[in-house]
Amino acid sequence: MKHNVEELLSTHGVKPTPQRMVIAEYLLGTHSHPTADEVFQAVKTKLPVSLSRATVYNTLNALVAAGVVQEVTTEAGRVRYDANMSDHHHFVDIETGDVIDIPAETLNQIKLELGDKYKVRSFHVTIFGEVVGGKAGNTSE
Amino acid sequence: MKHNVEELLSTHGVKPTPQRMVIAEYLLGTHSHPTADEVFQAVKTKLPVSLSRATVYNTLNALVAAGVVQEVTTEAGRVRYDANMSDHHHFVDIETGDVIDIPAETLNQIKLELGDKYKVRSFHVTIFGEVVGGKAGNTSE
DNA sequence: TCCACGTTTAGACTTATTCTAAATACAGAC
DNA sequence: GTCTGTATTTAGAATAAGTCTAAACGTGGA
Repeated sequence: MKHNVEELLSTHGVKPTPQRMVIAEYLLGTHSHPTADEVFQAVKTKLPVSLSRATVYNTLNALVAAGVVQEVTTEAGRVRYDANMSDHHHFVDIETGDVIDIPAETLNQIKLELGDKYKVRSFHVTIFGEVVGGKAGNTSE
Repeated sequence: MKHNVEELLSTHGVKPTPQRMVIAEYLLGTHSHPTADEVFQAVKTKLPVSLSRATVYNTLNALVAAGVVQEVTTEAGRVRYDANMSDHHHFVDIETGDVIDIPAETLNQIKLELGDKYKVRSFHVTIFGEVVGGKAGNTSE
């Protein structure tokens, strides 16, 4: 089914301009976890006017801030975008670099043993939160 | 105890030059998960000669390749370095940005419920491996 | 229609990192 | 001890990703 991108943007408080629509539409229609530049390359021909990289970055940041898409980092220093906002994790194919979504319940069920389909070489958990009762950890010096 | 940095580098196949020694020494002596620039700022005065940023980057890349330290990414686009090579995960304090090491067994014991000390806002698991039986996933288009 | 304001654009700028070419250091051969 | 080849380091140029800026544009409401 075709996503109603216009409504999606509106309900998240992002005014649906043509530029924002084609960018959001592209992200919603792919599972490839593209970088900002890949988004730019993919959508620049889909508008009657020329598209500025600044608009792509502005839009991606706006979509992240609005909770329409999220940033994903799988290689040090590269930012990717993912319109799948369901509770999920990521599997990185170490041969191809492909990033595959893993639903949270899959991971819960099998307790980080991904079973037949994926051969887990390593995994890493990043947790975001607050330290209760202030600095008791081993952070900086 | 003072780390024997020279031996550590040698046994990992990295020739222990003065520049590499002070960089490795700094990383081994901190829990602050510094960026490349923070490493540069911290060690540049500790040598009788001037230190080039290129040397810092070369050394960090060499140390990562040799398995002496690892790269950590907690904010999109920022690369940090961690000389703790034991099996561990990371906790990011969302107020301060501090990155705190969490031993793997801690995480296993409490099954991602970090209990009293850390209030978990969100966490994310990134898994690296191979897809068994080739491309059956939902990666690109 | 006109205005105000938000958006987009091109390009300059910044920051992080890599590349390059020359200078340096050092281990081994003599 | 000197020579020589190779690896390392250096400063600065080059590149890449992302942000900023100022001007132009578009659109909804008076």
